[in-house]
Amino acid sequence: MNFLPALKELVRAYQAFESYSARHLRTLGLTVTQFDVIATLGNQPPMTCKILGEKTFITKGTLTGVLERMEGKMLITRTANSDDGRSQMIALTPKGQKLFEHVFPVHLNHLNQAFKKLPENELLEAQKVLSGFKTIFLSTTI
Amino acid sequence: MNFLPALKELVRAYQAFESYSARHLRTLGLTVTQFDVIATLGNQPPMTCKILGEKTFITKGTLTGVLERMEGKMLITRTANSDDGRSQMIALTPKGQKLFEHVFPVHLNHLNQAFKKLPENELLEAQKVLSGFKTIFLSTTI
DNA sequence: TGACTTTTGTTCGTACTAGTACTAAAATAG
DNA sequence: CTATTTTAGTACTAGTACGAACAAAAGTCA
Repeated sequence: MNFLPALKELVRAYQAFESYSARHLRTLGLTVTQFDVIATLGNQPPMTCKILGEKTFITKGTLTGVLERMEGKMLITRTANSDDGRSQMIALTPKGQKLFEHVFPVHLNHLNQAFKKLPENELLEAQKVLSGFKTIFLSTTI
Repeated sequence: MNFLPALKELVRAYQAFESYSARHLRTLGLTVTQFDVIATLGNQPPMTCKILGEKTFITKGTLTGVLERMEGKMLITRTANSDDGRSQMIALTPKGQKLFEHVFPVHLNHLNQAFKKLPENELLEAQKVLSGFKTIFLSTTI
């Protein structure tokens, strides 16, 4: 069975989403990665880099640089973790929290503009099918 | 209707594919982008950067650097286009062609190892659903 | 306790990515 | 046939992205 057409659609669908989302976030002064971090930290207690990386699927090497730039923009703070000398607790600053409260609903609404065009039953179907895709790649080791 | 779960699955499915594919290509000495270029040029007449970019969905600014590195590896050549002084014709070198002939079937087989686990009817379903996703993002301008 | 292993996060090297500004050539308008 | 506009590709910037090598802290177990 030829899987290439479906695979190409996966890549195109992701690229289309990424582009749509990134274009909007740029007008808000954020990259997609920075938005992911803010959305993950928002309304949550401080967390370590490790947890943040697991939630956002950003690898630790990348995360260091991302957090550095966000610290420079005064959006997050890194404070020593008294429980573990190796790690730090990452948290939103008041400025970061304010940005979260503004940007999160605005961006979700922007995404909803696209999704409201999709028949409702396709959402569940997509979720199922995509979960299947994910699984075959994660479970195939070779 | 809450679209976030489906959206997350799209991102996770793409990331899982990307990681699975990239890991294998790295063992062959290629990045995903370089493989895309080789797969697009293989068994085709030379083409301009513009066409190559359209087929691979790589923007022109990115393509310049990718082709530069591939030229350095002696995988492609860039020759002046006699029909249009602005553009060049990109083609595989014999070394690039040989690499294409080896790598293309090997990598497709690697991908097939994953896809053969997927029920056949899900492939068509996925293609349809993903095409829908792509469309809503491309058609929503705001 | 003290050697060994694992874990957390940083640093570094290479590569990709989009976007903007720029150059030169080509196409088009008047 | 010149003036303007469009197009193809490059230069540059800022920001990912990943893996490997590393240091420091934490955990393990003899």
